[in-house]
Amino acid sequence: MGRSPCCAKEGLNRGAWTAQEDKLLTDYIKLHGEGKWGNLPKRAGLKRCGKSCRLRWLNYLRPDIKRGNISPDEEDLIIRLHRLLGNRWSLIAGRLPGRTDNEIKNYWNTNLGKKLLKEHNKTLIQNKLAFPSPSSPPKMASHLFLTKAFDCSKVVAYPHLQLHEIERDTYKSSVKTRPPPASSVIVGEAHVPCNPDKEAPSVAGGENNNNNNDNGDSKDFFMEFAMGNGADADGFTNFESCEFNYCNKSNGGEFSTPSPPGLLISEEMLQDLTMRTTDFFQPRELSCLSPFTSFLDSGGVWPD
DNA sequence: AATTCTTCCAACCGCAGTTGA
DNA sequence: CTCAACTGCGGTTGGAAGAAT
Repeated sequence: MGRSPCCAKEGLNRGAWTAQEDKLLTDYIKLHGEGKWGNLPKRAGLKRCGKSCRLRWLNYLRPDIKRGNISPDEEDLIIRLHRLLGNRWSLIAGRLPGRTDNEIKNYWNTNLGKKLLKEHNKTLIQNKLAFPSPSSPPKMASHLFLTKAFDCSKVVAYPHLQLHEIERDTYKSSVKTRPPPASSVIVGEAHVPCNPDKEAPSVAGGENNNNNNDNGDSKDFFMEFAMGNGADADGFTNFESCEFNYCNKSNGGEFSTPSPPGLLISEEMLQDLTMRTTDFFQPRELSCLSPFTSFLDSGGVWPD
């Protein structure tokens, strides 16, 4: 295969599992339970590496695995969860009882990805027909959506349909300047390009004393999402307790005190995030986010 | 019928986080 | 504190099966 085998030990079986191997593994786990994958093969009498055993069990042999085609309801849920979570297959699988992350990943790559791409292209063509020769792209409201994330979700601001993913290293270095509150956990981040022609946002707790714009993004700011300790592992249930802070790169990455204060994600937004089926969240409908979106739409000036 | 191409998915790999000695 | 082993995850691969030529 052109790769070094995951288990370099000689004499280990690789490739498709036989019925005999499946039985050995199933019988062993029924007796002793899951876990301790490292020495399970030896104790179970299998010539496999532990990783292979774990994968076989979790993706195929587990008794609670649901067989058969993905139903339309499941497909719809996968699409919506993927919009929220990105390629966090294990999290998505966690919301689909009996389905494995591998199965959902495969289904996405072989079916949904292509399907959605097709629909997206169709929409583009339709838009082009509706607006044949725009002199300039229409200014659009800012949009928020969630993709891959730390623990819960990575949040990317999406003004003017341009995706600007934050560079993790940059973000981390900025976070170092101000550790998160002890009672909170950073669960997301955003990178928002401001309109360079307008004044940079006025950040509470610091001045915008640097208007140099070597690469055109010095007015960007980062947004920190802090979540209370009671957050679920998947980060959904307590979304309403999210708190937004932000910092300004031109201010050396210092985080401000929350401004506007108390910007929270409401239960309605949580509902919206989990139910929405359109491409983007419409922030105008998210009253709790209107200060932030107004800020984006104004090009970097917080409303009074 | 034979060959080639495409699709699908089980299995593998490498990486990162966690744990424990 | 260090380091190795373990665990879990997402990306990728390769071969079987089906479709097309």
